[in-house]
Amino acid sequence: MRDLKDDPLGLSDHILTWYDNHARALPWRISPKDRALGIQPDPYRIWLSEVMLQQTTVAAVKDYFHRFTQRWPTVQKLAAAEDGDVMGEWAGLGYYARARNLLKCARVVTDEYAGVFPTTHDSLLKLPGIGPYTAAAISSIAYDLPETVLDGNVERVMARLYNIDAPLPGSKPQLKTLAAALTPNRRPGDYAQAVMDLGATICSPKSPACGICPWRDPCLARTAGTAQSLPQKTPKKPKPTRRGHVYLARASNGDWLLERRPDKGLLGGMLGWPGSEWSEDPAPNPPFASDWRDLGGEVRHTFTHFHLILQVLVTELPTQYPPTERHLRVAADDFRPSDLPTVMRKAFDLWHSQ
DNA sequence: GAGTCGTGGAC
DNA sequence: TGTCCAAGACT
Repeated sequence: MRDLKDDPLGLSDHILTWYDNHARALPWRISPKDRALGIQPDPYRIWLSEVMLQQTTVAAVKDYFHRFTQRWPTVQKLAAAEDGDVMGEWAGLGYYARARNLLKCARVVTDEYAGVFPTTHDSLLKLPGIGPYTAAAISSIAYDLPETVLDGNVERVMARLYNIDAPLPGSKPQLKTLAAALTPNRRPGDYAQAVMDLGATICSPKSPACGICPWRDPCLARTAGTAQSLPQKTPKKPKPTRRGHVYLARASNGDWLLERRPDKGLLGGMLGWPGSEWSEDPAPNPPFASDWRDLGGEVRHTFTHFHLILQVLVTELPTQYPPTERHLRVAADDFRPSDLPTVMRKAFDLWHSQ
């Protein structure tokens, strides 16, 4: 039943009706029509999609989701995968701690929960890589429990609906309270997806389509004419520029010298080229002494909190030469540029274009 | 709580 | 070109 106390205007019913007619078809989604027929989502697919969607667009996730579910159809299959295979499949999607935690979580669910994801917010929150948002998303979307999702979309929608001036992230608790008050006990899973869909399509950051919004009448920001400028955010720090060197050593038979990066820190657990530190003025640090030739061009890449300019140096890899244990000699047939994080793939692309 | 952690598309 | 932003988590 509807919560008349917290939702006197029946906003949740209204947006659910909108969702019934406008829900986007997504690979991991059960349509509202199918849900009404009693079809339940696969919690494994909901969990996988939600982790992939953290700070990532639907468009970027789709192909990865298909490859992962095709290769590992169940959480038990994923739990049994080799670490390197999962990292390689995740390559290019970014935020690689997600992939490491994904595998940890799959193994916990397999070993300690018999392959069945828990249903409650608190139990989900204890799993690796599952924070407040993802716990609420799995609980509501996969199990249809009345938890409140608070992602960037919901924050924006609530800030506008109630015309909240206070800047994020400080205003987050207030927005959470407002969002919780609207969460219905009826169809909470569809409701969660409805609010996020609204934020992703109509109530967009730059130019919201208020004219066709199902909540245009009750929206206080629309009345006040402030929708486009909400939510306010505290200003960000400028990004410094760092420099570095990477070393591409290729043998005459096509073998490459790569390294597995340490699990913690930037690009943790991913393959990469041996290289220098990344700093304002990095010291050269070739993996072995040789006549390293500068490729000439530069690799430019921007991370979350700094810009990077890489100098690419190349030489021939001596026969039977793995300098240290962390280095890997990868045969040409086993080398797939798609296994590399994007910044490392850019360095390869520069070599390839020469 | 502020820093860290990727990438690509939109504007 | 640069900036912002995306279904955030972890430290």
